[in-house]
Amino acid sequence: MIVTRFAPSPTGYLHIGGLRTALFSYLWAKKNNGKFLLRIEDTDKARNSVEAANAILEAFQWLGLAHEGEITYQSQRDEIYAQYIKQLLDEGKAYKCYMSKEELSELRETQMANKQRTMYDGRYRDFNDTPPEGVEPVIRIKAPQSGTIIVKDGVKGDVSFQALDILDDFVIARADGSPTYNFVVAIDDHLMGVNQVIRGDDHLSNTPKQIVVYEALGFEIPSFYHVPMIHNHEGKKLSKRDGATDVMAYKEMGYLPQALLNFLVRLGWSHGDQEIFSMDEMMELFNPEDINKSASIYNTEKLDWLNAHYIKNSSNSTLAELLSDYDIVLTSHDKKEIILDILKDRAKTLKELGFLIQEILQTPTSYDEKALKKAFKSDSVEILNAFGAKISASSELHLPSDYHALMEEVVSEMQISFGKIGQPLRIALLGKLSGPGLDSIMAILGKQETMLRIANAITFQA
RNA sequence: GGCCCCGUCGUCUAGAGGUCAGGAUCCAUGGUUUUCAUCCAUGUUACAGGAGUUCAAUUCUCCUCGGGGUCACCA
Repeated sequence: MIVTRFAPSPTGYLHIGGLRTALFSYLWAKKNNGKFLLRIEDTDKARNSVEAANAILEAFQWLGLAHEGEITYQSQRDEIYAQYIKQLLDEGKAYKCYMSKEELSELRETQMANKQRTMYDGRYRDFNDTPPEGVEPVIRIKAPQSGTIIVKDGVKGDVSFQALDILDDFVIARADGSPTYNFVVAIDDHLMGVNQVIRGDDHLSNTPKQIVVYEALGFEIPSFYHVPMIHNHEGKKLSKRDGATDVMAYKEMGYLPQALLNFLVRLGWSHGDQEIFSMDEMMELFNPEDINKSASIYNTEKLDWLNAHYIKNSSNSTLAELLSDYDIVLTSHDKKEIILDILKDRAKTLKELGFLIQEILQTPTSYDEKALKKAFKSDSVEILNAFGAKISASSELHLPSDYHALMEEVVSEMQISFGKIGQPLRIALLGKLSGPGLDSIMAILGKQETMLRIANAITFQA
């Protein structure tokens, strides 16, 4: 069984990059009838917050990414880690290091001065004497001092590191006894049964250290898939400074979960020429082996297109429900159907859709200057009067076609082109020259409101 | 700086030892539309550079250049 996980550290909201790795992990587990687990990496008490953890959960909920079982909180697992630290100590695979912080930084400075790489020199590796006074020791693991460590990566291929280049006896427990990241990751992944690790490739250089831990503890090493970063416009790692990276901000801006997910799944992954993926298709087709090797640049043009696509293809009832989050409440059933029919292929976001709806429902309080100049001619008042009279006289006005028939009548009786009535009428109804079909608008507004707007325009011009 | 990863249209990407290097988006133009949007059609734009292997390289190898990541008692 395939078990994947998403393991954020709760130092802020869930961002786009994290969401993408979460999505990849989720899809891969689901595709294989496996499990997708969630672990909160909150061992750094100073920087973590409960709010941040909740924000991540909220985002998951909005997107419908459900994790399996209980959430693992690292902060609640101190005894477990302590147990493994003791084990390594007992087995002589780790040791106490009494080097003070001052001594350590002194060592670093000399190394830098000599253009050597900075690393711990192993001075307490085989220490048996009486420890120095007043220093709380850290625990260091005995890492190999030579040889090659190969990370078998499903995305990058085999990546090999020389122990000499990158390893030293790194700290697995701080002076206060708390364990460090590279140590707990290995333990938690093993204990949780995670066997496929999908994460950002900024972790690739950490992986050899984790492999040292896996091997010291005799754990089986999982498969790794290091997915390339998402970069900002400058080509740098995406950070909080790069505008909207908070996933929940996309909800506020009016993006649909499906559009965001579809957008992200195509960032760094593809399946031939296919652009549109339903959740089911993603689950069926996704394979981490197909993830790109190169980083991608974050650019929302395609997200807008996808969002427009999903809005267009959503049912009116779905849209009406979603719009309530944007303070748009559509009451009458008929109106709701017509208004969404004509507007849903004009909006890139739900927020925009809401705006377009308001624009139609509100009686114009002013008229666009250029529109008046261009389309409100000397005979326009006469034409509008004639049309208004027809509306006033008609008792059966419900459908767009009812209004359309009246427009046709005016056109043929007055021997004018359709534009002669359409343009001024559009100004009267909307205050400007662009917008959806007039017959539908009138059907939405109803007889009274339509007559009012026509009368207003005539008064304004007269 | 050491180590590691990466390099196809502006962007997201497909591609394979021989392709007119494909799709999508964006942009532009045309059609549809009384208008705008949608939709449809058309078009501009790419294999970082240099060697090598080969009959043939954008594809394989090496170098250069460029970009990124990582080097903590953070995660």
